[in-house]
Amino acid sequence: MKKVFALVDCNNFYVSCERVFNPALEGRAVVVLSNNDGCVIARSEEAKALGIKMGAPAFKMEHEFRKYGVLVYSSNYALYGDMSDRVMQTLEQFTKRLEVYSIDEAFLSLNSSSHEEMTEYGRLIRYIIKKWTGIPVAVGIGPTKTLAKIAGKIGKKNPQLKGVFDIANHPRMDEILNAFPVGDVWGVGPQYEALLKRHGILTALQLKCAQDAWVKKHLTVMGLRTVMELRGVSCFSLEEMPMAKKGIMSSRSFGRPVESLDELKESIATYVAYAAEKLRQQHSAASILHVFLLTNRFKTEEPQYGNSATTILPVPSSYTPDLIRSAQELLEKIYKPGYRYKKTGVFLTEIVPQDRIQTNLLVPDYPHEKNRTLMKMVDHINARWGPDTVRFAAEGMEKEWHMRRNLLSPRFTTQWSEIPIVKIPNS
DNA sequence: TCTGGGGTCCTAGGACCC
DNA sequence: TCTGGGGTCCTAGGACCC
Repeated sequence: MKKVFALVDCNNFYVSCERVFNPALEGRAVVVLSNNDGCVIARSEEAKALGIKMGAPAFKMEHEFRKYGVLVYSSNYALYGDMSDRVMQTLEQFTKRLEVYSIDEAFLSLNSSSHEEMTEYGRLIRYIIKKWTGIPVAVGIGPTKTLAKIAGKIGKKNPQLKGVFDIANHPRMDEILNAFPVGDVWGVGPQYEALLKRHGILTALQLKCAQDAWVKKHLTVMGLRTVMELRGVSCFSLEEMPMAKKGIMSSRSFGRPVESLDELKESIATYVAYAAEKLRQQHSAASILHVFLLTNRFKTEEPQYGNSATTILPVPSSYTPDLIRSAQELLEKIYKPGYRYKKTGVFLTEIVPQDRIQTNLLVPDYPHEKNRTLMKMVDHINARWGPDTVRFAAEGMEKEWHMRRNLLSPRFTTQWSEIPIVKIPNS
């Protein structure tokens, strides 16, 4: 049985999540801001129509937000993560052969059938997701992932297609690709788009017809794979099992400039705690720990400083207290007083499975069973009652440096007070 | 006052070895 | 004055994705 890829892509995902719990947002211009209320990262169709650009700094947009009555929200990742899980679980009703590609996108592997039947099936997926989760999606179907992505964009852009487009075995494939801008092809970013344009390649069809050797030379083998995919030769396969992360990064910009070492140490402890939790979720441990700090590069009139430091851990670890200690030691090495810092972060690399840690003869009986039990308890409590319910003292109590999230919607799906208390009758 | 936070893969070039 | 060639490993940097 011939297979095709279906890309299911949530429309304006973060805005749609806010709308599910607040229907008054329907029909209104709504935007969601990045961490620290920095820039626009999601826009409703109404907001796009007002010309609000993706990535626009929020402080420069305030006038327009007020003028047009745009509703503005801080990002609420606890909510979006939960809604994403619901969408993905619903998609599993259609096929188990599914790749969760990002928080708002999934590739499905489907049995190919006639154009009419595929389109009908796409409409069913769209209908069920909307019905069960409240999230509107677009569905693009194609013989390769790259073509499915293109089909998805076309389905979104043309209202008469009602969010579903099947490009597989389309009789007018080349005509469609000729109307599709090369910069919108998956894998072609701004740099490659400019390069291609300089060489007269403006559309997906022209890229499809480009010479292999030229493409490989200028766009590397990845670019050549994209070209093959445009020709209908599948080079990017369905990755059903998420690969364990090779590096875990955790960093945030501060809500205000930070100068004191003590506060920087709190921030580092906080980011280590996040990263270590992710590490434990994938049952792994990290061998190398990087720490960095930066001043605000946009403030050109202030003295600038940035540095990083790295250490190899005696034994790969996911035990938060040990990682905090190492990270804070690294921070002390690179900290210089007299600067106004904007951001710190940690990066864990050389990640290995927890059950295959080579124990170090110099550090016997490590990690201690007690440590693992403690981490399990912490993770369990935070999963049940919400992030940061229990945390490490080193993370600080007030966290005055913490990022701004002044426009946050309620935690509709994780707030403990929303869970009804059910009295269990005595039997 | 205010400009996000993660990730991936590939290539070139240097260090080092024989 | 001349100063090969091939291999590996590592790092930095550049491109992309959402």
